[in-house]
Amino acid sequence: MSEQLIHHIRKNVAIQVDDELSILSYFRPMHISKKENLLEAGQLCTSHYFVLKGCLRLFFLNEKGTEQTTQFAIENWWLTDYMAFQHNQRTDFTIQAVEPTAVLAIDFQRQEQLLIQFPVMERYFRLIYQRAYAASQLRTKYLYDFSREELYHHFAKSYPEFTQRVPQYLLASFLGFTPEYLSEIRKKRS
Amino acid sequence: MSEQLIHHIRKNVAIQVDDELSILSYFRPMHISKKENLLEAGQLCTSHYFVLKGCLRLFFLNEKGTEQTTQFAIENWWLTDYMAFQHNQRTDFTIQAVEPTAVLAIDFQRQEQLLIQFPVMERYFRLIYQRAYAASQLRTKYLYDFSREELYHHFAKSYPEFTQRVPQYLLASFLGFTPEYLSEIRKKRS
DNA sequence: CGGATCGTTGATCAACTTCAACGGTCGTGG
DNA sequence: CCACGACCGTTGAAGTTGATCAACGATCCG
Repeated sequence: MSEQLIHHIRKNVAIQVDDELSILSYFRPMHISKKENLLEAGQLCTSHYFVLKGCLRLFFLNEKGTEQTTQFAIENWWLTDYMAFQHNQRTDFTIQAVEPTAVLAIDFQRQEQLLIQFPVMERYFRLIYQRAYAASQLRTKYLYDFSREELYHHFAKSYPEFTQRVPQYLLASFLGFTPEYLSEIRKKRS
Repeated sequence: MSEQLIHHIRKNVAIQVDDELSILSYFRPMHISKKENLLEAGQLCTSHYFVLKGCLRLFFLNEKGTEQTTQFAIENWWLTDYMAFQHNQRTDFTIQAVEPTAVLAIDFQRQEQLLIQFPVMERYFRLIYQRAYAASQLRTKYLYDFSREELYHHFAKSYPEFTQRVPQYLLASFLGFTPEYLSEIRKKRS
């Protein structure tokens, strides 16, 4: 299953066949079951995760004590708390599996070594971060532009399969409103 | 003034003194006055900007026709509409100077050439994007965690000098509420 | 000096939350 | 394999947060 990461790297940069195993050796394969946590609030955020199969979510506890999901990651997405990861700090976030999930994990120091041994991986991660930042910039625009109701319809139209894939209360949280309000929105258009 | 970019690059990666001028030759220095636009909605987004001095803002027109600011960039920050920049598309955003501003501009193709001629710049931009993405992830958390009023107090406390530097109606727009509401918030605590 | 721009104030209104209660369904243990 | 409990989605009433609109004062700049 790990050839999936190699495939993803190859879609972005040219690597030597001889280097494939060496690159993969930097990563730890992990399997976690539904509702299991990869990272918990209060811990040091040491790892960066690549999703091979399944779905992760990133959430924190807001002041009311409810879980606020801010990101999902499905197949071929990278995820971590980047601020904590870069600075080797404790995180406020929890990373939890929404489904049974397989990931490749790499620690910060190992990632640094990987980048030194294979400078082409600098380009790979440059592209990954550039795209992630662009997506984030666009998402911020949506958050400012759309009402919560419009946000839901826009999301459901853009990612119909994903909208079915996750429970409604997680989707509501991700879109920034309550499950009750999502119910109301859905009632209107059916 | 362009040595400022070299200084910024050096803070992140090691470059040869001999390469400095060659690197700088990829960039176009530009000076724009207050309220002048570097990029306008509807245009192709061809350039990436590094702020040497002054302040830029990124905004779009929402459905009500009001300017919605989503980002500022001050000294030593990079800015563009990254989605449009990467895909050579038209942008929905306008980039405008909040103050008289000096920038270095680089076009997409030139940036690609720069990265090929100086692979160490892959690492530089990887770090830039990684940090920008981390900041964006944190900002998203704040947007979900804080009420508009808390958002203002948190921002004013974190960036007191910047809060003074820009007009209130731009700050209100950036924080996602109306100038009238900002007035009300300020009244409460004075 | 004069006009445009910016910040303020107060009244009314809309979007969304909160809380409590109910019904369906899913999965787990007996 | 069935029954029970926990979890999830829905409904409706009442409450908040922040928007809208209009009007006024202050300030800045030409």
